[in-house]
Amino acid sequence: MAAPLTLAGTGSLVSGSRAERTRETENRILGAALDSFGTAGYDATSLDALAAGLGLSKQAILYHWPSKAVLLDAVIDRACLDLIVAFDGVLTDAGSGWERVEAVVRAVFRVAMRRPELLGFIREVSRLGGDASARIITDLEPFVARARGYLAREMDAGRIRRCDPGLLFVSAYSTVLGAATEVEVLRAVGVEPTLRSTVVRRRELLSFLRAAMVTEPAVP
Amino acid sequence: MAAPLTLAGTGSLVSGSRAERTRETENRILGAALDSFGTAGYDATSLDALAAGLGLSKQAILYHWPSKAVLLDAVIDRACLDLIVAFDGVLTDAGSGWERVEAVVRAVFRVAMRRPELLGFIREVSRLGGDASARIITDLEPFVARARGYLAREMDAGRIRRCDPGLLFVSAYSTVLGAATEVEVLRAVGVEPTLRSTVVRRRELLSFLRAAMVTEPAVP
DNA sequence: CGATTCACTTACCAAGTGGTAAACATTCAC
DNA sequence: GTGAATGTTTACCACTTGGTAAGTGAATCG
Repeated sequence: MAAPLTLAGTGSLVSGSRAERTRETENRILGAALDSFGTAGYDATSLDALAAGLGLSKQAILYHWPSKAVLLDAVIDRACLDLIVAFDGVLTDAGSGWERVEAVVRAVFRVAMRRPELLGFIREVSRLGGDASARIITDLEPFVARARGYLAREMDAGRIRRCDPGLLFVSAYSTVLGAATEVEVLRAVGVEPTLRSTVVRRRELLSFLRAAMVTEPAVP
Repeated sequence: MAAPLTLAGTGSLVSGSRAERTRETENRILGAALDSFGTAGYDATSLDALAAGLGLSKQAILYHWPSKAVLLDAVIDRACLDLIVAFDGVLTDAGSGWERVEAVVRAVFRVAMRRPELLGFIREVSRLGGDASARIITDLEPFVARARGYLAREMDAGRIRRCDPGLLFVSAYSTVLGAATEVEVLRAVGVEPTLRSTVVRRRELLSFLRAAMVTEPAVP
């Protein structure tokens, strides 16, 4: 008689309240969209294909978000949230000085290994430009501000070579993201993107960054 | 009476032999395609729009290349040629050791300033993957081989820190290309991509790379 | 139970896609 | 000059795209 009891054998394959199931469907769509946008690209992803992959019809997607562009916005928000979650621990817990930079790099590589589509999506959005880029920038602003502030503090403390924090951030950003995502370029120079080579690559990158950023050769 | 005299008032606006004019048309198409593929993207570029921008019809393009994919291949070849031309002097002439790396970085920034679509196109193709990526890798193979060989030699000579040349190349590649092209990210960290800031950025990047690559602090 | 809201589907559309077929004008070879 | 090759256009097509309108069956609520 009570509402919760209706979950059994109602024809619906999933349990939970209607609101829960709706949220779950939206999450599934967002996940699939993030995946496809991040790998195939935004233009190359059709709503039909996206829906078919989920066993839905295109209009089910358009029911939750009124247009593809709005869906993109939602995916951006979700991707940024995922990113912030993935890096939150690293940015707060990890020690100071070089350790922290190293922890961040490790986190990026971890994300690159486990969720390559996430980094690919960031690339894709910044490539699309326009409103989408503006949104991702807004979403990640606090994140970036913290990273920049941290770099500035480390410079003040003399643990990192002094330079423009913003530019250093960009250098580090594109270096790390490139080393983590430029699979084709890696192939071009004869580096097959296997698990083992990724570990090597991360080590190389860390020593590269360390040499570039740290003031004194720290004790290993 | 002789053939060359027919160039006046024949309805054609350009002079030269038919073969020359044909080649010129093809070059115009390749240039416009490179531009649009490199900025808007391959998927986002329609043959109709491309042709309209040139005052042609789509079928004029499809006459010279039987399909959009084949056109892409042709644009790839041309872009790689442009790149090799832009870097040829730098890779052969410039001195040894750090000077040469610096010369290359300056060349990349020069290209990024004058022909941003060219670097954007490389990014786009490597994003597309598949045959296109394979082709660009093939085209640039000798180029990459020289860069890698150079790095290896400099390491042997002790002028550059020893590490995997391929990985160092990728690190340097993504760092330089990122600093030169990641305009959106630059905006995110509060760096407006003006001419002046680009100069600053290049200087920062050079000191970044130098610290990362050079073994001893050279005399300025 | 009955009415309503909700999540979703089927049916449809106008616009745009890459690509084909054929007609047409110009230029070249003879 | 004549005929063939060449470069280009107009007309057309099958297909896909994002998006609208209307309908449907189940969950929810009174």
